[in-house]
Amino acid sequence: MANKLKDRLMARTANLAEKVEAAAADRPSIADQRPMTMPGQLGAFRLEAQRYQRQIDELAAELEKARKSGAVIEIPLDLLVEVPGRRRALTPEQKIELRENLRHNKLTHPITVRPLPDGRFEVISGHNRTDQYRELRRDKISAVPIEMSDAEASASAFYANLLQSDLSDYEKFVGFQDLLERTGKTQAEIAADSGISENTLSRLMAFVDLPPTAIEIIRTVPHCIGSSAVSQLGAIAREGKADAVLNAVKALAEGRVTQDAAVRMARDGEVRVKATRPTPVSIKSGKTTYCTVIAANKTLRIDFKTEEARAAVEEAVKKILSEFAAGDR
DNA sequence: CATAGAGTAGGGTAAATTCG
DNA sequence: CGAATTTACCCTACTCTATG
Repeated sequence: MANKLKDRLMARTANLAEKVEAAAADRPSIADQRPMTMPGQLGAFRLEAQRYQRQIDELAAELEKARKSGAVIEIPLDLLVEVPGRRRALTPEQKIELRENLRHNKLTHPITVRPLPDGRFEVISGHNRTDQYRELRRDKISAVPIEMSDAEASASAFYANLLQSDLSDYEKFVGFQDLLERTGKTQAEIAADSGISENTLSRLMAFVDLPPTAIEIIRTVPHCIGSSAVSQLGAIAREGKADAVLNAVKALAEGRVTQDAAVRMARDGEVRVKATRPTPVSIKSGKTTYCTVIAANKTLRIDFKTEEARAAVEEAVKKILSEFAAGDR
């Protein structure tokens, strides 16, 4: 489920590291051929000095280039700046898991940062990794610097969260709505950018059709409803049955009904509480149970006490069934 | 532990509908 | 009208429970 989306998003960014490395490999090598020795030490020194100076300049340029975008660099934690509201919430267990992982292993996925004019770096993705590095009292962290605008930065941050976490559909909706407003792109374009399908995004956007009070409720229990039910409830709300939708959302938030039932409730006014499991009926032989019969939809099941009992009636049952099948009964 | 069926949610395809 | 969006219909994956 959620995690097909995750897989697709992963697939889209999977080879980022390779791309970065390939770009780095294309750069001209810094190593220059050692110049021939010249007669006279002075001349030789001068040449050496020039060569070193050139190397230093090239390294500085390289660093600058890396700072702007591409290669992984080590950044002191003091130079990292965080933007509020971008952090993906982790459970305490997840935090511990992450910390223990980072304590014993190298950082396999460098964080992503954006160079700021003042020489510091804004964290795009990797707030939690950065936190754990602080906890572990490390002073530097591997990071990929990428040049981007403010809008691009929040879009990237959102996409990073989208693919990493178990965001509820409501939270996804909020992120996508923000993106749509800020970029002015169509749903189709945003869908293509993020790797989700157009209809999935459409279903997600149906949150706007729910009554505001229903949204308030969902905000407190975001996982109670998925995009499928939202799109249907949204349609019902647009028909003017806002009250029915609100009641359905309340019932959902309290866990009284399934999403399916909530939709039926809003649409038909049908109030059926969760799944009625079929109840087995015992067929008694005196005081002991001879067999139990359980019926559900297209299934009729008979459980006997012994295999012998089953064998005894099997042929008779088959015979009756054949008669039904032939339309004789 | 393995298996089976019911119930549920998610989401894909393509047709229908709405928008500009 | 064509593009964008929504919906109907459907399949699949997963959970839960009962049972062998």
